Amino acid sequence: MTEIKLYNTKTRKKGVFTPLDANNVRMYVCGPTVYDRAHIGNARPVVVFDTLYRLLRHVYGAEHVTYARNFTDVDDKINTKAAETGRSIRDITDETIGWYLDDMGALGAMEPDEAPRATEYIPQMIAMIEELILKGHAYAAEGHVLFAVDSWKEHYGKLSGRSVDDMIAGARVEVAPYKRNPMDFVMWKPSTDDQPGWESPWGYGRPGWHIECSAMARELFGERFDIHGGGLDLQFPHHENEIAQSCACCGEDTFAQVWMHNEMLQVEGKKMSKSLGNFFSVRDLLDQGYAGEVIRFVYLSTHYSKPMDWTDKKAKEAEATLRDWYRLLHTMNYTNDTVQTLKDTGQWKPHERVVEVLKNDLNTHQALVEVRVLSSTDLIPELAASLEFLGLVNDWDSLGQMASVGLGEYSGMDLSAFAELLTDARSVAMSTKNFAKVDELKAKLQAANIEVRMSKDGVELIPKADFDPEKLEGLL
RNA sequence: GGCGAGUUGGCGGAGUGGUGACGCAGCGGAUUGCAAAUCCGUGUACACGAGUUCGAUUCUCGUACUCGCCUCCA
Repeated sequence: MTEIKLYNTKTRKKGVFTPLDANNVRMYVCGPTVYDRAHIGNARPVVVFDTLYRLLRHVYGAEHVTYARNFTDVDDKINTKAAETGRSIRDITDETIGWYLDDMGALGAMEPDEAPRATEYIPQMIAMIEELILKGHAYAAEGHVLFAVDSWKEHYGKLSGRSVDDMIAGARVEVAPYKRNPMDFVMWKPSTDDQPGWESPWGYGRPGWHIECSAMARELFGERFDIHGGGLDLQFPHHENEIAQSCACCGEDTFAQVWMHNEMLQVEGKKMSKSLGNFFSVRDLLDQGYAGEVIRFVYLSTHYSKPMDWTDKKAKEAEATLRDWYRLLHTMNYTNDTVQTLKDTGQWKPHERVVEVLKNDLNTHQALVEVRVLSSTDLIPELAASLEFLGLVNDWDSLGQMASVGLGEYSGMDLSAFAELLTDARSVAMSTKNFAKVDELKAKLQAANIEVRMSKDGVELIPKADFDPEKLEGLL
């Protein structure tokens, strides 16, 4: 068995992944702050680490892998939204979590084994902060508790390649007067009566952002675990601060052994931002008619360590490729039942090459190439299993519908009457050698964005992505 | 200002110290009543300058440019 190799941000090297305990492989990924729909940038780490999760389950066994992804449900952005809408925080976070799971599910992302909410781990956070104070790594000041980076100076900044002194030199942080060092960060802060808060040894207040991951990972996984993932933007300060808190509390070599960061996503060559107006959610794309599988395919086609550009062109190409594969499998009668039979009889395995290339630091692009190779062989069951493994087919019963991928608009309209009409006109034309009528009919069908295939065997009408049924009116 | 990443053919995008991945588009052909689809064929790509080497797109150093993070947005 080939070993899994992963690039570790901590060591800046790609190395063989050796779990602390192969019977209990643990992966923690930073999840969303739940105040709004997930945008397409949020979805990239979800797909990346979902793919890794699938690979780990494949290699170590599903029951030997635990994946945790948190929900940050205490945050000033949430407070702001609550104040603006007059709704309760819990109402907002519950709704947003529901959206998130739906949208990520549409992308074929499996739900993690653990989905801790920050607000349910406040005691663990307080306990950890107290320990840090006792150990001299934190101090209370004016209702806040801050992490003292000077007490961890020789380690702080290692993950992101910075030093405390350099950072202070170029810092653009607001320096609160109660900070001993400008880089000290908040672990606990006071709340007013109208803000969410909990009683603590430092008064009524709420946690800072970073402490939740430290406390929840410790609670769920213990002091050491295997993989910690997230977007590159979180590397500093979030992950650096998590490390500082956890390692200062529990020991230098504790916490995550391997750190993985996915690069950022852009849209049509530009940074996605609200001000540029190119900011959109996964739900927006789904509503536009892109299947979740198409979105996932686009994500998988760029290696996670490289910036990815979301373009409409790529999505269209992905759609065309998937449609070919779906059609092939549809003609082979793959359904949930037949797939289940294959699984029951042990005939359901992703192709070895697909797994191999994923083991090489998650080379998802190459995995798609391997699938493409399979699609032109007779290894159809392996093609099918590979697609499911990569999260590109999540419901075999919808394969027929997916195969027509007019994605959004196509309603599964029956075109057989039109096919018959064309077939008849064609057989007449064959003998009269007058093809004017056939050509006219064909042109009209094509105008409605239907692919018209005529061969000796007959006529085949396939609606394309932008199929417009209205243009067919009056043809019959 | 600090830190980091990238620069591969028309486009996207892997990969490798030594025979031009792969996809899309294009071009030529087969096929077709014409098309579409399909099949076959087709491309002297690795930012620039030095260095290491028998040999570098691949390693090292430098230069240029692009992008990202450090700031509410992953």
